[in-house]
Amino acid sequence: MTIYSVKNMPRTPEQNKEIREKTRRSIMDNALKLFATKGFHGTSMADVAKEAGVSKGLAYNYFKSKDDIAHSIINEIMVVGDQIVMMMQKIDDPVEQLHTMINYTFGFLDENEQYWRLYISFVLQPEVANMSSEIMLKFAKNMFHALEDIFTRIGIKNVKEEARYIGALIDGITLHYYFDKENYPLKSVLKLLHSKYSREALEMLK
Amino acid sequence: MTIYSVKNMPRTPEQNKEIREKTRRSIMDNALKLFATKGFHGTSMADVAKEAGVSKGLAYNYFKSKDDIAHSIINEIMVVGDQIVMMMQKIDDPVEQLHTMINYTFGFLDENEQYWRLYISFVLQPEVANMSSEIMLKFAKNMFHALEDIFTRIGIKNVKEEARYIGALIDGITLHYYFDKENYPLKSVLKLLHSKYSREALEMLK
Amino acid sequence: MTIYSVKNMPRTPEQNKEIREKTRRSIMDNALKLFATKGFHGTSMADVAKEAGVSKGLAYNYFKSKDDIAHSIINEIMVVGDQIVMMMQKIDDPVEQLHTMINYTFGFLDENEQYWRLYISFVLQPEVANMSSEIMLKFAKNMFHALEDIFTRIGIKNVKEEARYIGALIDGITLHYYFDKENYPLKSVLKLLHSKYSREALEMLK
Amino acid sequence: MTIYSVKNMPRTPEQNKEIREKTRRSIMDNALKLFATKGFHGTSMADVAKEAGVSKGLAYNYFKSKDDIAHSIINEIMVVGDQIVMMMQKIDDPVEQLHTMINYTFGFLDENEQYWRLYISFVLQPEVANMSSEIMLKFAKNMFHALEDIFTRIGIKNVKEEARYIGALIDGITLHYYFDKENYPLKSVLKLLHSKYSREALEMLK
DNA sequence: GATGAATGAGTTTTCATTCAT
DNA sequence: TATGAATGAAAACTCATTCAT
Repeated sequence: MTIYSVKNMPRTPEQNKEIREKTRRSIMDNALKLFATKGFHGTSMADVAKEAGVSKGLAYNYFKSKDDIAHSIINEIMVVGDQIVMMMQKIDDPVEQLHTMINYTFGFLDENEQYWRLYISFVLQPEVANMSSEIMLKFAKNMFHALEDIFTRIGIKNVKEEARYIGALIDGITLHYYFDKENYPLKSVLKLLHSKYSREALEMLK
Repeated sequence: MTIYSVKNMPRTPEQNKEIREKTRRSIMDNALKLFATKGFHGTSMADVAKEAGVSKGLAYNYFKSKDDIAHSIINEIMVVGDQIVMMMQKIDDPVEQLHTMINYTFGFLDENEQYWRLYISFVLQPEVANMSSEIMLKFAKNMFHALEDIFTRIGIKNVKEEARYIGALIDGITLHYYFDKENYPLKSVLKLLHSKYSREALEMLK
Repeated sequence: MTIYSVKNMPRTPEQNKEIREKTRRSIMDNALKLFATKGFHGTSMADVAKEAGVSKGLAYNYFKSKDDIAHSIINEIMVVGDQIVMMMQKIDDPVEQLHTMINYTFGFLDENEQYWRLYISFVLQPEVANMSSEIMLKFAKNMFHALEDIFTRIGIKNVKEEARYIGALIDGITLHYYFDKENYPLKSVLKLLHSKYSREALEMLK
Repeated sequence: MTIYSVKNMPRTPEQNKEIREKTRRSIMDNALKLFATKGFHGTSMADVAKEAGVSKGLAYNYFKSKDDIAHSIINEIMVVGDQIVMMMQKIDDPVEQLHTMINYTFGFLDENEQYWRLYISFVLQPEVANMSSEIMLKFAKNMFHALEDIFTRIGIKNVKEEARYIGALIDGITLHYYFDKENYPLKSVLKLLHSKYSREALEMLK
């Protein structure tokens, strides 16, 4: 009796659930990768299915449309992002919090590349994929609030502007890094960044 | 009264050239607008032609493919961008040069919005429209070199990093502004930006 | 009762293969018919799809372009043609072989009409359908070699020229027959042909 | 006063006629060349106009449609062909006539290539260009009659079949020659052809 | 007589989605 | 749950023909 005779045995509900989650994950991951590099409209469902190693029919079993995949991905980005923000907020010292935020952002640059590319693309071209940017806007606002909160607690002046300022800095560096990863002097730029937000430097902003 | 006022004479080459330039301009402008907001793949040639007020066929009389339109636009952005950089370099005082650059960038934010959106979306998704990012990379490098040159002449430390830093800042602010124009506190952020690069502040970086 | 009689099971690979072969066959057959009579460029994919009873989309599921259909057909003609030549070569007596070849050619004139029309039209207009005539040339060479072999074994003089001569004769008669099938005196012309290559007549060529 | 001031002088009717004939000739010649190699539907009016060095508009000044060009070309082929047949008939000796016909046909193979290719293409695919093959059929019949006449006068048996036979031979050789001009042993094949229709050989057919 | 910009209908090709199995 | 054959609508692109000049 070989392992293949198993396939005629009914699966347990747990097995089914596991399979479903794995497949769904694979579709989303591969769709993300493709959407991020080729664009949403530049990627076909056939591309996604092939990349995920499933049939086109099955992909529609998990998502009711191509839009639905995009929505699910963006949603997930938002949720994960919010979780990270919340996690950060558990740190007491605001300066440490700030640096942790920076470190986290740039420590997972390669892991988050596709998410970020897709997110920014949708931000820049809101008509693509009918993405109501509401949810993305709200997410961005959360980010800025978190930064404002940090700066308030540090006690500097121009809290709102400084929050926008460092936010821009982080996204700008990210953008430039992704544009030319091989040649970007990430390490030394980050060193400069940290030095500009060292405790002493922050004192000057009070 | 010229010879060409005679009935049944073909248009002069000059007349044709004028017509061609006007129509080409219109197609490119409208394509830019659409590509920038709906994305390259999200925009059809029918969309472009309609928006430009010409037939689909005529659009292909001017550009041999949709890709060709995108390439022509990007090319033009690069050329105009290079011209601006060169223009800036005529200013003697490097600090003034730096602030002129900032002012120029943010003074024409609304005029340049579509260009920037398209440029960044191609940067993020180079596979779209077969954009060989070579030319875009070269353009970006020029920008960084111009900034490094300014900082060198000002005489600060960490020239390369500071160039990357302020470059990121400018693009980051631009990105965030376009994301939520109504609510972005552009004026006060720019004030902060200028203050951080005032003559006195720059002294500290030497 | 097999496992696949269970509801909601995907088709077996065998079933799919069978479907694919049938549909592919139908597309090729109908494309051949249309290409042969209306010309390659005179036939649209819509024509082909309609004639084959499938949607345009499906036709592209089977062939990646209109050119691809033409290439596939020509390829098949070459393969079948080569097989026939090989089959002939199993006959021992060269004179019998020669007459079998003639009989075969003219015995299936009506069955092979479309093939021949298409083949010749590609021969005459090699730029159509990007037909690299290489493969067709090779096929023709095979034919001439087979004829030369026959004549060599019969032992006549001017083997090469005689091979070209009878080859031209066969294609010329075919061409004229297809030009005006109703009125062509095929039977009596073939009788003349056979008489000119009878054993006695061949003796004269030694 | 330069030659260019002449262009504002009204042309004489003779000049106009000459220009018209030249231009018309050029359009037809270039259309023939293109139709013959790329096929009628594979050739665009833009191709024709460009090749002939005139504007598209002007081409329509001379021919009312693309079909019209094709018809005009075919017509001309028929007329010229008939003239040649008539010319041949002025030769008294039928055997000499036969060989003159052969020599003429193969003596101008390269000059007549495009005509022949186009003619045969239309014969094989009568639906292309709405070519009613009536006129082409009539032309072919003329040819066969001329041959039959020759053979009758020579006094051989099976006049009709022999006419078809040699007609097929001539077209078959022509076809094979055009297929692979570089490698076709035209000279020795023609030598064989002449020898098979020498006065002595013809005696055997009586 | 001559030009080439412009059109619109048609052609090739793609692709999200459905459906039989 | 899973497949991939099949569809139809839309997209990219072509081209015969017209027309203002």
